[in-house]
Amino acid sequence: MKVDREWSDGLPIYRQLRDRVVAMMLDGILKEGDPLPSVRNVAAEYRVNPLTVMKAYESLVDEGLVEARRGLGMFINAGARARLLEGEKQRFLEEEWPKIRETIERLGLTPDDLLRARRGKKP
Amino acid sequence: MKVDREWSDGLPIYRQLRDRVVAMMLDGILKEGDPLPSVRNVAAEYRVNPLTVMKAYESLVDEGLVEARRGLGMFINAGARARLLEGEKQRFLEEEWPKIRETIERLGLTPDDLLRARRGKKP
Amino acid sequence: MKVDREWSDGLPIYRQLRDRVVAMMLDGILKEGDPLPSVRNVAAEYRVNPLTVMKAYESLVDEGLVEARRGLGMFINAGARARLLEGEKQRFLEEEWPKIRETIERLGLTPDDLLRARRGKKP
Amino acid sequence: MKVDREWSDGLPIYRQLRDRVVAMMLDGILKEGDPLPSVRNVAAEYRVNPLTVMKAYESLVDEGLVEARRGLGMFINAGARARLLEGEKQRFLEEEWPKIRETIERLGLTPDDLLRARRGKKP
DNA sequence: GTGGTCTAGACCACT
DNA sequence: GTGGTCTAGACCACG
Repeated sequence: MKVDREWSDGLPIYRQLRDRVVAMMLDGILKEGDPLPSVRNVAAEYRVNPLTVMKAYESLVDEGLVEARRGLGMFINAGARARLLEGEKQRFLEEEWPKIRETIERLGLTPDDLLRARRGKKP
Repeated sequence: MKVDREWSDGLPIYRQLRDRVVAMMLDGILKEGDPLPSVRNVAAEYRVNPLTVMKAYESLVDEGLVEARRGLGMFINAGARARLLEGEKQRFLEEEWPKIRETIERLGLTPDDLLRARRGKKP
Repeated sequence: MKVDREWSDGLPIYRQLRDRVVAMMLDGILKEGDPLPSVRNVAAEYRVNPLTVMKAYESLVDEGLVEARRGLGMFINAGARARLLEGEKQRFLEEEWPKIRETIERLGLTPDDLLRARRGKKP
Repeated sequence: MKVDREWSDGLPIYRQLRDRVVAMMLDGILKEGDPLPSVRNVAAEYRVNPLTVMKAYESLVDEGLVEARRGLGMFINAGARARLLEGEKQRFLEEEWPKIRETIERLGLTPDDLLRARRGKKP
């Protein structure tokens, strides 16, 4: 499996790494109790400084989604997915979605525009 | 008229200033040929360094939306709104919307959730 | 006769006005003893602030190319063209031409490129 | 190696800095993938404010010639030289050269004058 | 009055 | 160490 090593600018790399792990948790690719891929591996895979990966993992620990077991690695906590889902849902609906709606209106985009964009770039 | 002097963190101030001007252009508050409020005024109004305002205005010049006339001020170019609208539409549909759709799906949000969020935070 | 009212950016308008007068003197359109067009007329013609025109004319006086006769206007001095020609020649050969040569070499432009560019944009 | 720290007046310093980097790219001194000298170093070397250097580097980023990698430095993009060469060639032939030709004719300079000026100021 | 450039110095985030 | 953002204050050229 190929890995997407592209970084979008503006957002720090460690944040993007964190977001990818979260996405994998939400998508069920990483399940509760599973170990996170090792810092070394991720660093090598993504051609990134190990410290950057550590920073990403640490923020997951701070969020209580992940737990470090010394000598073994980092593991996804029980209940992580549910808590994550609830928190992100709320944040999205309250903070992001209103702004997105505003943008859509400002640009005069119709539901049709949005649906068409859904399937590939060239209709 | 009250002014919103709040800055959201993460995005640099000069970027937020630029975005506000763009929004005012899209909303028709600033029309083509109109002068932009002077650098000094904006700086005073928003309690911000003039250089920061300059940076915001410069990016508008770079985008070709605005023109500086020496000793007179900065003016909105003809055709600015149309070009802006087209560019932003495309960028939104190609770059932002796909990510947003992905997030919505990942969080398992229903159209109903999104519609309900539309009307105020506290239902 | 139509007038070219386009200003290239970067160079101040009063400087461009001065340069146009100089060009007309070199081209023999304005001859020694001739009066310069009045500040008012030029200002109206070019849609420019009269002060800006004055500034251009003043610099010509400073260069000794033009003389102001009170109540009559400004007149081109005797010997203006010759002096102008000699000074500009020297300045061009010593200051501008070396840089231009360097640019040409750096870009790898051949004499042929330069000759072809001479006749219209699309060969 | 000595550094030329002289600034020609008229053109802003950040513009001159940008031009020097471009010249080094065209001359092959700076190759694609190479890092640009750090903002701080250049600032110290040329006795200039770091912000001024930043402004120069930013314009290179805007032109797509250079890329900033956070925490690492700024690097010359692949294909930068070719794109640069093509763009500058065209700009020179279309915008600058016609004016230069006009000046040469106006001053009545012969090819001989131009060739002689080529070899040092004092013949 | 306007924009434009520059300085000195600070603080931040990223690697 | 790197780039990136911001401030306070100065000076200039232009209209």
